[in-house]
Amino acid sequence: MRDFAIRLGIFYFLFHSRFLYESLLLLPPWMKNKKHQVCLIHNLRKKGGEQLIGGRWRDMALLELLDQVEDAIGVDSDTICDKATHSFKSQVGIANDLPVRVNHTVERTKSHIPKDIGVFSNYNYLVLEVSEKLQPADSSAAKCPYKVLRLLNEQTGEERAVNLWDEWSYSVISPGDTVNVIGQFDEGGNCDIDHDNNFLIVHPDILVSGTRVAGSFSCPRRAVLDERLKSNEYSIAALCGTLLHQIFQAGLTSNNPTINFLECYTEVVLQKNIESLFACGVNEKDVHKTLIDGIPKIYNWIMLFRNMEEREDPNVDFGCVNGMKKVGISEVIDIEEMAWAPKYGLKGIVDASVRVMVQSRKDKPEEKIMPVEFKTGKSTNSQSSVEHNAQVILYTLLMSERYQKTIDSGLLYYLQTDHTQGIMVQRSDLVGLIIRRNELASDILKALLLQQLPPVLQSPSMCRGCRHLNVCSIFHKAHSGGVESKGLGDVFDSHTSHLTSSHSKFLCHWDHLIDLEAKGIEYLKKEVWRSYNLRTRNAGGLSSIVIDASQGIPYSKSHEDNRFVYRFVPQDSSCPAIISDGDPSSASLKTDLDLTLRSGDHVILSNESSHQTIARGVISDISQNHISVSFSKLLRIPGMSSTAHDLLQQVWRIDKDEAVTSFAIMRFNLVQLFLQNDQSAHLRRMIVDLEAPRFDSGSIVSQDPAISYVWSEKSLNDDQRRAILKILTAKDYALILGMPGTGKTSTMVHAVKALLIRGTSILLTAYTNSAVDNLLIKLKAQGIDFVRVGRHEAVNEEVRGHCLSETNVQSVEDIKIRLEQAKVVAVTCLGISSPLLANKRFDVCIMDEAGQTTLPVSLGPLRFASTFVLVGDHYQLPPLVQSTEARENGMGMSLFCRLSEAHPQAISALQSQGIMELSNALIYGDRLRCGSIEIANAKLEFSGLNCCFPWLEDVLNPGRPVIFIDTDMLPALEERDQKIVNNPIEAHIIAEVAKELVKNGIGGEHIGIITPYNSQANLIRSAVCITSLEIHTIDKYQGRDKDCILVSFVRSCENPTSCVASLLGDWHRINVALTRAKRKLIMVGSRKTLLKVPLLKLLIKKVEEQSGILSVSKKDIYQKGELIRCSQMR
DNA sequence: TTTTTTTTTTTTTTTTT
Repeated sequence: MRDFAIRLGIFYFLFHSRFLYESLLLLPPWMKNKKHQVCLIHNLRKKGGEQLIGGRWRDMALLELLDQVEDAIGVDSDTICDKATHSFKSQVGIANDLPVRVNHTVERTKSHIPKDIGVFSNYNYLVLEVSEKLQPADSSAAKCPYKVLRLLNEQTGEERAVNLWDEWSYSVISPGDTVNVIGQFDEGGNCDIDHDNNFLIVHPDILVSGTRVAGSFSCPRRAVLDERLKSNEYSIAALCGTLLHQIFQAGLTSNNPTINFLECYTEVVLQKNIESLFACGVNEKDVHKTLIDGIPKIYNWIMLFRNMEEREDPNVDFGCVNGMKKVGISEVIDIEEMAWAPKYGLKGIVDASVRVMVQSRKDKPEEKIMPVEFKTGKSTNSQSSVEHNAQVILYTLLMSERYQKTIDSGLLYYLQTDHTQGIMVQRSDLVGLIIRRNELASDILKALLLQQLPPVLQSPSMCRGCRHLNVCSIFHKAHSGGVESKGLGDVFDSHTSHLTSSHSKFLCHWDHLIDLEAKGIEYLKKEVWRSYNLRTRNAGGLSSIVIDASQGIPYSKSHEDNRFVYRFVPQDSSCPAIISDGDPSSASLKTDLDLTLRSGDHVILSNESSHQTIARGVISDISQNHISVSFSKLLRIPGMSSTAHDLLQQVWRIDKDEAVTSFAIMRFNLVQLFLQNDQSAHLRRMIVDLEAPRFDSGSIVSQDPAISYVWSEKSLNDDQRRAILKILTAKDYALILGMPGTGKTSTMVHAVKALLIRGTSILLTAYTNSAVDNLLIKLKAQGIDFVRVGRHEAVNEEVRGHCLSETNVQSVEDIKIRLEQAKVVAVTCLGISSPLLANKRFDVCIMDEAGQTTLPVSLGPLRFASTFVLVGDHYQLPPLVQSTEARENGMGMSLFCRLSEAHPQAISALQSQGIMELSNALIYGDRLRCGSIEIANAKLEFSGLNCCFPWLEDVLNPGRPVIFIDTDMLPALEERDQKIVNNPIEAHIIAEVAKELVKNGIGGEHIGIITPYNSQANLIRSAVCITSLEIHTIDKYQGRDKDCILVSFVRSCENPTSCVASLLGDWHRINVALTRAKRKLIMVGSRKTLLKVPLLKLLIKKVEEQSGILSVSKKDIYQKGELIRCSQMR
């Protein structure tokens, strides 16, 4: 434990000092003076120092623990402190005053499966203390070690003790961990877990998949890498396996499965998977034969086991203990059933869930529910058969939990050998598997918290064929600081000899940052499980909802994508707010609802009373009064008849399904940078070593038609022309600093055109779908051909026609032709892992929004091209990083920013113009020249100004492009309610100005209203009833602009010192706010309060110089009594 | 110090000394 802390401390120290250096570079020009630097360093020191102690989680757990012990026992805190810290230090103490093991093996009845399924509540316990002890010597037996856990039920405050005997005594558990005990406590609050009784689940919140557990026996390190990295492997064998599964499942669920049916279905399956076929480099024909060859066996199996021909049930061997049994499937309950069991910390998808009649020679026939697992692989050696058995056994556990009844057997069918094996669960197997699961869960957590992986297997025979060999070696070298791995020798060297210590440092640093960020999401996920367990309400979820029966049918089928849509409404429909947390009477919560859950979000549906997870789905529509979710299958409650009536009786809850796949992609991108190949080596030199990028000199390129095009294109200004030339001459990369309103998009369009003249292939990318499509719409208008890769629903309608799924691409060959022919391919940064691009390479990658994309995400698309162009503006908001810790350690520094700071000569800037002068002066340090005089003098003109009030006339005056409405005379004070900040009077003023603008002929579509705070945006939205007018937070408005922008700064208080270090304190955000307007910028705020923010002070001074400050008085505002109405809205 | 928010799917398929 302490060792971890020290390691962690070293990490922090290293990166901490590095961060200081980098963050200074990140400062805006105006702030680069010594005073600020000193202050900044001081603050950072303080933060870094605290973190040296160790992982924040551990700290939190320890603090929490202390608090709770105090609450629970209620003695004075000094002694508690001693006790807790003591136990933390001395986990391995041998005490002799502890309970002697009772003769429980004899006293308790033995059972294969815990009888308590669904009966006992699943409380999670916090481990307070772990002590290792020796059982007092028996006369005969050797002393046997065991462990005692002191546990705390966090809900009830009750303390419990668990004794771990036999194989359980080796469990690795530390104070602060969470465990679940499956077993009963005696009156004294004790429970024994041993070879024959009860189970202990360590870190139950980490749901590990059954296959992962089974696969981890041979190499735990591989299992952890599988969990952490997205695989880019496309194997034909695996694909055939998946396709055969689909055929098998179709046959199982069909009422009349004939050979012909299965053969026809093969065609359907192939058609559905052409993208994967393409990625594997095979075509339909190659795979068709393999599939068809399997069909007779599949058909016979179904006939035999479903007893379609009224013959005798087939015999299946259930192992030496249980012998042969006759098995007949009476019902196929489900296929691909998704089962999650937070109780066991397990999850999985069951190939088929069936109801069977089982009969052995001596016993009566018995009806059972069991899983069927289907295997298509060639080799069935002992190792793999152990893994397959393990998988089935874990599925029985998952299904027991799901069906709330004991499920103790399963079927395993091997297609190649046409052999069916019965599996009867033995308790000893379960113990072994659960212990393995516990170890794997600890390994996964350890990797997440400390970037420590299980040791390298070092078995040349196993490792040579492992798909993670390169990554595994690289991590080993990075973590061990270059110590060679004994067992692997040359193999290890060949993968790692090129890595320097600075490479290792970079890899570890970013790996750590990704984990810091992932940890936050992981934590959210935990909350969901916990809320099932503890019946507490989880923030952001919807509870107590029912299926809307008003239309008579519970669901509607969308034929387009073959999904089932269910509409949910609040259980008590008299109450319109269906949000679960907080006070439902508050109107603003209703608007918070559509902020947490939005259309297109993936969600988990669960049953409120049984706390069972039922299905995953996607929100298709959401309003204040209903939510519609689409599912791939009909809803079904396990173990019930599931008629429409049953479903309508249920009370449901919906939680957001926080996916962690993006982190797996980020980690994957990161390691790819360190592979031993030319492409990675080049990127590594540029990105890690920060080598200077090279550019072609003018003499070589004078003949270039692309360059002639740039010179001849009249619509380009000098900056734009320079930027495109920079791109055309880049041999490594170019950086385009696209300041707001400088025609960035059209510059990119011309750059694409110029590159195409040269015959260059281009990968266009950005983090968001909207940025990608934005550019594509412009390209489309220019008649440029391109292919858009990505989820069909996420793509803008205007370019959807360019998705392969939309065109008449019917075969692998079609895909190949289309992708070879398209010179331009567009995809989001994370979408780059699409199978369509598996083998694709490009000459240039152009990435938009690069200043807002985190480094590990940017790396993905860059791998696909030999040179790259990053377009962005690091003076605007940096990438969104949720974890403060990750942000403080440098995750917010985009690749664009990193390269810009290292090589300013690689930047070509598109300059700000006109109204942008303000931010030009403040943020860009007056470095920018003005473009054309026309744009510089752009004004918001009115045909005839007609205002009801003099102050509004001043505001609208076209001669004042920038105006600041000062509310200090009113005053307009902010209102706060915990996390919510808003300002009703400002909202009112904004609404008045907006109405006046519209009244004077400015179209709502030309006006944008922005504010730092969501709740203020909501307030303004209800005050301004003009729908064409866009009202958003500043953050959301980044990348957009309007002729006229209204800004509501919100913050305003009597004692301004207290509210300055807020969202407004970030100069990036201010910059974004100031640069959204093309013709007129109207700001509303408290001069007095905003003066306390250094940058805003400069802003106000600047506006004062231009006499743009307008003070409004009570007389101006309190007309018609409208203000009173406005402030009552809250 | 009280905030900001977009992406990607899930799990699984297989292989061997």
